[in-house]
Amino acid sequence: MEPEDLYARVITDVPLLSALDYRVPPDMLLAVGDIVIVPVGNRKKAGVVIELRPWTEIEKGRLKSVSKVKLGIPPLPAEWLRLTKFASLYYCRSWGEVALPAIPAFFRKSPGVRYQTSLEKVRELPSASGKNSAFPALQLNDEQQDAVARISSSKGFSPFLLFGVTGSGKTEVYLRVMQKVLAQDPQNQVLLLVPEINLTPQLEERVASHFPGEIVVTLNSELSERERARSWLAAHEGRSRILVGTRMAAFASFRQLALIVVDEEHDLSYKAGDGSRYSARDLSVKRAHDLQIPVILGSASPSLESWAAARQGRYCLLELHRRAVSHAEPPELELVDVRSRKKEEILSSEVREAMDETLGRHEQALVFINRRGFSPVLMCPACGWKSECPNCSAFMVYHKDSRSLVCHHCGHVERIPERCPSCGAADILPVGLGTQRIEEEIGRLWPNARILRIDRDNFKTKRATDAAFREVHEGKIDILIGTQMIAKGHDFQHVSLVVILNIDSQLVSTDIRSRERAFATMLQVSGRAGRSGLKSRVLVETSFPSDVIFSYLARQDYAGFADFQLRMRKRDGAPPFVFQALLTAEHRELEPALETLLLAVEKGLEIQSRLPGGGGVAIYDPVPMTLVRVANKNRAQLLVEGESHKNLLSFLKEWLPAIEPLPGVGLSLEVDPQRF
DNA sequence: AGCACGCCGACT
DNA sequence: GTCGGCGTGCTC
Repeated sequence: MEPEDLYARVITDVPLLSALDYRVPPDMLLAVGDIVIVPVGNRKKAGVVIELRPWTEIEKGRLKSVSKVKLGIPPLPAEWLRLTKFASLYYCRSWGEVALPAIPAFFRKSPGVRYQTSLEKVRELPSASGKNSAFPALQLNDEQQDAVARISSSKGFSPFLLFGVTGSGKTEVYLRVMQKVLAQDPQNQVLLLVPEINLTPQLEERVASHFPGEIVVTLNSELSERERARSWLAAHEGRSRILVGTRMAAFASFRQLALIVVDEEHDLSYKAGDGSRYSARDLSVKRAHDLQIPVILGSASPSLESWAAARQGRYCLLELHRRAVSHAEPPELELVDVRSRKKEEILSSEVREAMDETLGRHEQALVFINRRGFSPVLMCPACGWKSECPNCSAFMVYHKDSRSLVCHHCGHVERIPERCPSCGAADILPVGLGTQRIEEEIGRLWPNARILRIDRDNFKTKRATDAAFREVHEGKIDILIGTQMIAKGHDFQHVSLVVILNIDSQLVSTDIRSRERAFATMLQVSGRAGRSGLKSRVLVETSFPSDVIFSYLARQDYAGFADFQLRMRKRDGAPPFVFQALLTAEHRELEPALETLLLAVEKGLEIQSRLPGGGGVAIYDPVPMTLVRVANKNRAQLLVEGESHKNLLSFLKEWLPAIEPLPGVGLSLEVDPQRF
């Protein structure tokens, strides 16, 4: 072997494979962290150099050479490599599968002749706005000041759970801490993570105007490829000191990251999406630990994972009890028992009266119902036919405005049948309530009110949604009806009545987290009212008015509720007291999927029998998923639990490669599943 | 994931 | 006789 010979270990987004070795051409200057183009099979792929060494275990005949290196940009820092490697180990994915999608497509393309010129374009940035804040600097109350002081005086890794009721001014705390961190060192950078971008439309603008001297860049899925490359590079090169982004930004590269803020840390969108399901929140904590910097997790309804960490003293709990606008009163909760409601009534009389009263005072009302469409199912009263989806084990939802039946799981659309497809009867009836039906009923009851419905069917883009919300803020709307989309981010100044419909299904679910989410949702939705000192009411229609969840809700007592739920989780041996992984198998038929999981259990037991104490893991029975068939795939699941994360991971490491799926069965593993 | 190689049904 | 179905297997 020639002493000058150099080999590069390169990760690519090919699953299963770890790093591949390549010859480094003698005239090529390479560094660890460089983005390269390498031949894989008979095509070229982008990769990242993770190691350079003078030897290889691969026989020379099979070795190929690195084709190209992305010139003109600094290599990815070691810290970024550690973060992506950690994520790959934790979530049981290949390193490259985690790392490469985190690099914007622009930097993964093979550099052509125009590369240098387009790179210069990508480097162009709008200069700092220089404009003075549109939001006048607010006077912080003592709680806020204390929080800012505690965080900014922390040293090294310091995780903070900023627990503040809606309207208590968490954002102001973030901004002040960011300000201090940025002032400490001209190189310092800050990462601010937000849930889905359309849910926090005001934050981005607020950050930009709070830091008129800074170049604030954003990373989210709505940006064009060019914009994404621009923001990413600006943070990577340290030219921008503030990055505001969604979960994808958790893997952004920084020159000197000095603070991470995770707003609405409980939000499920931090762990969601496509193939590689990682928790942007958990990874942020890990990253802060690695970098020895502070991390702020902010929420009015923290995840029980973070809450437990705070209670155990692993996170420092900072509470903001008071609403920042001092005259803002917490709303009054009223439960409407719908068990005795007449069948033909769509809205209860209590809700109708409250609405009359609100409209009479020329104040706004908000109606929350977390279900799109007109009715969740269409039914034939004569023969019992229901609008089942041909591809899924679910009902198609009746959408009246498009005169169609839509499956919310696979997207299948059908026209409304004129008569019952089964018995030919003429009258098919909608059963249950959706946003459209509520809109129709409200339009019928208050024909003169200005009504706006906001859900995903109505408003598909951020731009249109923002415009719609502006109408509400400007007081051009009397009654706002909507789903999740209206629950977050907006402080409606003139809303004095909030109506919550159809929450019961979430209260009786077998998934414990469903109740917790229901509580957080109700708290969040109630928080939309009473922002400007109007005396406000929250009405919840339910069949379970004596459920303990409502007594916590009435007191707006999230802490009490969380402590209670945590005790339940401890009693039940549920997370965060155990660590879970969920193996899902899918196939056209259910049997091969279940059979594959049964075989997997056998393998698992075999592995366990060789380990002391069974390796500290428990393997549960494979079960068909509640929604067993989606898009003509039948799904089954298998839960594995570990006493510690270490136990779980070392078991998975041995178990996963041993599993042999039956022909045609697709397998996927999710670590720390949040939904079942 | 792609993209090849590899063995069995309906077509110019 | 072939064109092509997608079942398994490899990628330095």
